[in-house]
Amino acid sequence: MLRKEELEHLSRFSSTIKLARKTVLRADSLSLSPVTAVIEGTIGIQHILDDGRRSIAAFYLSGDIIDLRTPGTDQRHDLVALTRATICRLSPAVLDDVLQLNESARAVSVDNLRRQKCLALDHSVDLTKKRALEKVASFVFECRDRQPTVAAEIKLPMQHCDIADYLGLRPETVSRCLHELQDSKMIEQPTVSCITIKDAGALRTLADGTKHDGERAR
Amino acid sequence: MLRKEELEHLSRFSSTIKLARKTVLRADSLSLSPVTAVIEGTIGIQHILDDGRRSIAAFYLSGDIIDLRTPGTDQRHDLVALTRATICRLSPAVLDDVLQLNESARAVSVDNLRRQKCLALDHSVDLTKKRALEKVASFVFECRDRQPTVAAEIKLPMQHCDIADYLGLRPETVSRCLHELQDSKMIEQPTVSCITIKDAGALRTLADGTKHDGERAR
DNA sequence: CGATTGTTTGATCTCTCTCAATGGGCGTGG
DNA sequence: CCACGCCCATTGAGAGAGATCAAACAATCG
Repeated sequence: MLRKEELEHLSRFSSTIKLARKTVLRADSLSLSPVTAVIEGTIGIQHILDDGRRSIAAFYLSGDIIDLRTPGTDQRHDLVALTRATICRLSPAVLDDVLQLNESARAVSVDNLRRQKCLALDHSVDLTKKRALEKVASFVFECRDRQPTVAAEIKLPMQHCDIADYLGLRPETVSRCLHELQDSKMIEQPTVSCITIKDAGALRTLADGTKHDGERAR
Repeated sequence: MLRKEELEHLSRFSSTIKLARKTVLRADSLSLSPVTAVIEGTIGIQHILDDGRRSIAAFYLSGDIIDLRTPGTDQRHDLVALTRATICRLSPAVLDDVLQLNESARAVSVDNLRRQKCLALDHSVDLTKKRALEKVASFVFECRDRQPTVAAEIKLPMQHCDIADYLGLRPETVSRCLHELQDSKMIEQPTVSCITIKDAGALRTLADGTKHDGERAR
């Protein structure tokens, strides 16, 4: 996680690209330049199964560094723009030089890796044992905690069909769950891409996987 | 990923512990000593939801280094022994000193983080969009590729109930899927904890998510 | 060798997917 | 700036994969 000035500095040694939504950078083209900084927008790591099913394994926001170097194995994931996005392809060699010299930048870089690994593990927990409604509740918190500013309004960083592919659900289910959260007064949804948390306690409890039979006529 | 000699060297500055299966090292106790080397056996990262559902987000085998430092957030995951295991709690300070001096060890350490992040992403793909049978097929390959020696016999590094918590399934489903793979001649299962791949091509195709309606009386 | 833990099998239930059709919002081009 | 068209969100009805529950069986450990 670098600050904007640092990103801009690095970008001098690299190529900054604007991407339209749904633009895909395929895995094979990434092996040459596996390090990408997100300047603006949302970038997803996607994987297409042989029969077309799409999975979004992770997403990255403004300021994140995506390091796709995979020691020992082939890169199997694509990058995809989930919104209009601006990215910066970094030369791994140049980056490594910078990190070699700058100890604090190196620490930041390693922390960045640790943080992303931690996010991936948290996400795995959401995926393994949570029900659809719990997944969506958890996703709302992830968006809140990862958006740059602390605000009551949460701007969803991607569309419902992308959320579905990220949570292992279908777009219809995501829509139904968001409406259910709204019906039970936990959130409000002024527009499709904007959410306000109304009852953070109840939403947290739900996201953390507490049984709440009590609420369902039992 | 360090070699056994290196592990043993590091262990002089640390405490080596033998764990019985199901021993849990709770998240709060890990914040002081968040770096653990697996000497022998299988260690899982587990998370228990408020109502008792258990998720295993990742597992680590002999030689793996588990770095649970989570910059910025609290550690929320426990470690659990999925088999009888021997681990080595490393002092993060000592480890960082070693890495500060030894550039190649540092590279190994960063590669280790990248590799684990990559494994976590792959696992997310398995969890989001694959059906139970595909998940189990994929798991068989993961076990094959991660076990220390290349052998026809794959020793499952954990029990069915742990596999279930890792794949987001139930033990009954894992059992049924393994039998289905056996019925369709893709694997053989001499004992509960041992598997032989009989038709790697078909198993790979299945794991990668190709529709195979053709095989099902269509 | 007995008790506990884990695996297997079968029957039923339920949550989510699937399919299809409608409606709305956003971006594009005029 | 407005209108059109396309993509996305929504809604409903139905089907299916996996969960759940229960009970028998096997394996492991002390």
